[in-house]
Amino acid sequence: MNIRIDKKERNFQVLSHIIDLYVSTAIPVSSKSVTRKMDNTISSATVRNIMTELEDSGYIEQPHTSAGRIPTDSGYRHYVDFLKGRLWLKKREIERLAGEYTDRIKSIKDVIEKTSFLISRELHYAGVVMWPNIGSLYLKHLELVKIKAETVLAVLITMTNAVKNYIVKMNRDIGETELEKVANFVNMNYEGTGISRISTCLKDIVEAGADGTVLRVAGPAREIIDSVVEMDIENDIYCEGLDFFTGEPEFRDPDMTRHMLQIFSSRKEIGALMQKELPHKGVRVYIGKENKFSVFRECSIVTAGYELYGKPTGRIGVIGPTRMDYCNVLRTVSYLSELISSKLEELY
Amino acid sequence: MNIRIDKKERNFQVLSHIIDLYVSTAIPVSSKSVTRKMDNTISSATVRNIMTELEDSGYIEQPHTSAGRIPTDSGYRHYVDFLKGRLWLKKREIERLAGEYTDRIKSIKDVIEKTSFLISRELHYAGVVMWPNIGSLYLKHLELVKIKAETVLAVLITMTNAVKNYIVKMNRDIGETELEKVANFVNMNYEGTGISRISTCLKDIVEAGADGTVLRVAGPAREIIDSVVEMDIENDIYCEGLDFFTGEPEFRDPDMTRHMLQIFSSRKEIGALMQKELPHKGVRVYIGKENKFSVFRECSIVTAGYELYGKPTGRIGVIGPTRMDYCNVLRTVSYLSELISSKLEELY
DNA sequence: ATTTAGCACTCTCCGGGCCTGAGTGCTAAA
DNA sequence: TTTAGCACTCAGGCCCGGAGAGTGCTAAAT
Repeated sequence: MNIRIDKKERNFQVLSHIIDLYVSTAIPVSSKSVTRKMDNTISSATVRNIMTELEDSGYIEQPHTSAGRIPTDSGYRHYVDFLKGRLWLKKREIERLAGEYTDRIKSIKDVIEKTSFLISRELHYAGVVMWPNIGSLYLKHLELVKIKAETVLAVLITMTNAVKNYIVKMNRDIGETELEKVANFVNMNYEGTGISRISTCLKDIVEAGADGTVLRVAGPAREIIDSVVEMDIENDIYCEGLDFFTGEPEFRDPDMTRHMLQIFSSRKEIGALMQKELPHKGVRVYIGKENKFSVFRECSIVTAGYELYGKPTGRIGVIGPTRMDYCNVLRTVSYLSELISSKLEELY
Repeated sequence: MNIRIDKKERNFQVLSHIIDLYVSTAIPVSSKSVTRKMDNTISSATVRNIMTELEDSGYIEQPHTSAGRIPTDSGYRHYVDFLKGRLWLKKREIERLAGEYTDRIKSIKDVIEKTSFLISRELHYAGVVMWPNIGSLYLKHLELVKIKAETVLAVLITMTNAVKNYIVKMNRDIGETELEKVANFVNMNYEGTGISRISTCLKDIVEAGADGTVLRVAGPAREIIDSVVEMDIENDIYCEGLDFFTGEPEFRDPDMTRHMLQIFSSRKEIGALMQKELPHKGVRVYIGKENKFSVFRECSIVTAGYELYGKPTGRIGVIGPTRMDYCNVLRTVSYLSELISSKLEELY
């Protein structure tokens, strides 16, 4: 008699194998191929029995009678939930990935681009990276330039040397010398402070009704900083790797392809999704119909947050078909998100 | 007897009809459908005779015996060359397109984005727009900020209110006060001057060996301006409208699709092409194999230059399948390029 | 010299029928 | 509880044959 294994455990094992096989071949998985994968420690008939159980539980389904089984969304979900606990990367992998960043990564932009590139290269799906939220960045220097009446160009340099500029419409005309005072005021008092922090500080000052001279600079300063934060919610999203799709069998289906292209051109939805996820720390997975946005109903999204000074500031992610190598994706995305955090920290 | 028409002219007429029909249906064109299109003023047999002539000339071909004819690259070329002379848009169309720009188009960026959007919406192909070359823009204001030793942030505001920033590595460390002098020097002397012009002026000054005080500011100024011009050759390219492709029948073919995606992700090639075309004024068309870059061998590119202050500064264009509605595309692109010129002029 | 009608020929595009192979479900035995 | 065996199902490949669309050619008409 064989060593006794928990029935649940073995059922799950079979499910994993089905998913593995289906992910790599895109062909419905037969009972026989599972037994082969298990080194014939179990007969195909037994696998078939297990399969009917898995089917009853809704984890797998048959595209048609007398075909193999394919995982359902909830099958993947089951698998992913199990996986989430035990994610680790081989040391060599870690070193390899970390090594990719050494070269000439000097700015946030470089990190973003590199990461997006790595995601798509390593995983062969579309890589998506969200810029750090301006609010959670720390100010190094503010420069104000008058462009024309009531219009000011604000150039922010963050501690991470990212340069961002915004054209701000003021509600009154401000002279150049006054503008300089405003910039000086901010630079003197708030160098190294988080930008959303600056916003609340200025609010306090203005509302506390400080004396005239301070108010004359704090008022416009607040106006500018708040506009900047406001404008930045058009969260820059960086996408790459659409062409990798071409390899996948899903690509044979024109409808699917069309779908994927639509997804890619709807950055707004991607941005919104990422934004909503921002507070959640770890890796998060949306599989097929779990997605609220209907565009994503036919694909899966894996995202992970990265941090700066210990605060969640952005996310990276992967968009691909539901038939996705979750194991690899979860591992890589999870690791890259940590890596990006440390690289950003390092840059400062 | 019919009114006698020049034989050449009528052959061309048939070619046009073949192209028209093929463009709209993507089905090989039969002799009968041509007669129908000509209101039966000519019999199908005659058309067939003409067709063999056209085939001998290499303008059309048969995908297989006993199928209709489809235009070849050189067939399209012939047609396009003829078309080029007589491009005009209906007044109503012109007004409609011009009207699209009225709203809140305030910056170059807005114009670029709007145009790209219009191209893809009007023509249902991918729209591509190249940013104005920094060299051909006119300086309104230069701001210099020291970031760290030997590293300066240069913010350029152009007469068109475009803001561009560049991080410039200097070959020696320059103090903040000195930097301010440099910026002042440039702003005093060159406000309203073309940036490439500034570059040559500074070169003259430095090489003429001016006296010490001038040289101390002109030297770094030159270094900065030149770096900026240098950096800008990564010509920003704006693309939009990939998803419109999904409608086209070419999309059924996975190979074709893959191809199109590759094209889209190879912005570098698109940029290079546009850059090379920059000096040429009017509309230019590349059809299929005429394209040097092998990626584009299966599609057509139509570009037209736009101007600023009478000088060619950028290009707009369309990328689509060789089976493209050239008549419409040429008209629209040509008109939009004029429109973009005048809008930019207006903005200043 | 052109144009047209007529006819034979070619080739693609279905749809149906047949067969094969893979895979399952069920049952009875181990 | 597992397994072997067997009957059943169904997609996919293949061949065939007819229909339809289109051409090329030739001979007659203009």
